Amino acid sequence: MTSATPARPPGRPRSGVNAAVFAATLSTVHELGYAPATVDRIAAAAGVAKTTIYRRWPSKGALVVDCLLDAFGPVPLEGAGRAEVMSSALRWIAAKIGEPGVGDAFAGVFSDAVSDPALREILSTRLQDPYRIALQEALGEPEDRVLFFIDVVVGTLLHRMGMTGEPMVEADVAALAEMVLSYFGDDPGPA
Amino acid sequence: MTSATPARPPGRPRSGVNAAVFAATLSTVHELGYAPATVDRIAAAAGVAKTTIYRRWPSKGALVVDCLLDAFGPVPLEGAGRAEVMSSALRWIAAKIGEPGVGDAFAGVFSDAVSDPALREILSTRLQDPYRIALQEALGEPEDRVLFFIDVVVGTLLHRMGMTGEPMVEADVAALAEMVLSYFGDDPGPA
DNA sequence: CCATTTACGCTACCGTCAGTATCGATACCT
DNA sequence: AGGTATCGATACTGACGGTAGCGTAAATGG
Repeated sequence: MTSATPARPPGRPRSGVNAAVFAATLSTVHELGYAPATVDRIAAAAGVAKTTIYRRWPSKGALVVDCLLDAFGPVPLEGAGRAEVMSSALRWIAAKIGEPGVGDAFAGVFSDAVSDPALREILSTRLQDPYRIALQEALGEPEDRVLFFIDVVVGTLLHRMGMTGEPMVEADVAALAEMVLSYFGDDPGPA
Repeated sequence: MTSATPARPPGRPRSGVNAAVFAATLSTVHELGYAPATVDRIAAAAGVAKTTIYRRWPSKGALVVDCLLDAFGPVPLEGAGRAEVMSSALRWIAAKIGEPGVGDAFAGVFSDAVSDPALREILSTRLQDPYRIALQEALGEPEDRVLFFIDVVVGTLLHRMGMTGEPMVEADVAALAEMVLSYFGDDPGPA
């Protein structure tokens, strides 16, 4: 088997600009917000033609969601009991959202998803699947209850960031996690 | 003193279409979301020329925020202790956001405020003042802590509505209020 | 070397929407 | 009547998301 690379398709291969486009998207949305981060600006920041972006992503929303998924990465689901899994996942999500570029970009995209049905569709199909449903299965809770508590954390973080324009302070994140976990029933356990 | 009416200014008086414009704005934003609710559509639904809207409000964002303030009304701050004031205010806000047209429109506007700095400015100056600061003074808590708990309720409600497209079920609203109040320290007290 | 295939940059373009300008008509006052 | 300010209608500008077409660059196989 010499086909380690699965039979490269003919024609000119794509240049490796995906990383540059992602970086430009993240920083632009981070600095300007979702709406003012126009595709022209992102393309210029990435040193890429606008048409190239639309050849790889069908819309601005799809580009930004892909960029966030790339920056966010998979949520680790570790721990013995429900409370432990919940605790580590919540704290991981909170920490990730608190990172300089990621959180602000996330806030802008979540925001636009509320008023834009098309982007809402992209988000619910591409974001709910990997994270929310994985959490739901790992926790073994009824769907509504799990989604509700995840929303408490994510929604509060993003809303607060949107209103103040800055990430929440660490004390508030810790208080929020503690509040949710105490209501969740079990104690977080060690480590 | 015959000047009960304070010396009406000369010229043709404004027609009383503000109520019709507010109603059209609320229903249009409720049905379509913030972005698809164009000013042309709102004007058509209100039976008013688009130029008339721009003579009374400087921007679409100002119109929608004014419309929401009108629909939302002042938050009642009643009760003896901090916990009682907090409890009644939280439940009142949650109930108001749960109303059919108001909550969905609020979600759309809050959402856009995250990505649109101009609308964020309108919201933070016109919405924070009457509600958040009033609550803060009534509660006598440090600003960050009060704002944080309000954000827990409002942010979670709006985020959940944005992700699912529907208002939260009553059980979740009650659980959220209970969770916040239990963390807040005091017990809510009777009534 | 050459033909083929695909990706890229560039420019021009379309549709939509926020917001502005203008003009004639209308409603109130003195 | 004359003055003043609002209203509706139409037309317009500018920005943005997204598309089309063209010439060119990079890879393949013969």
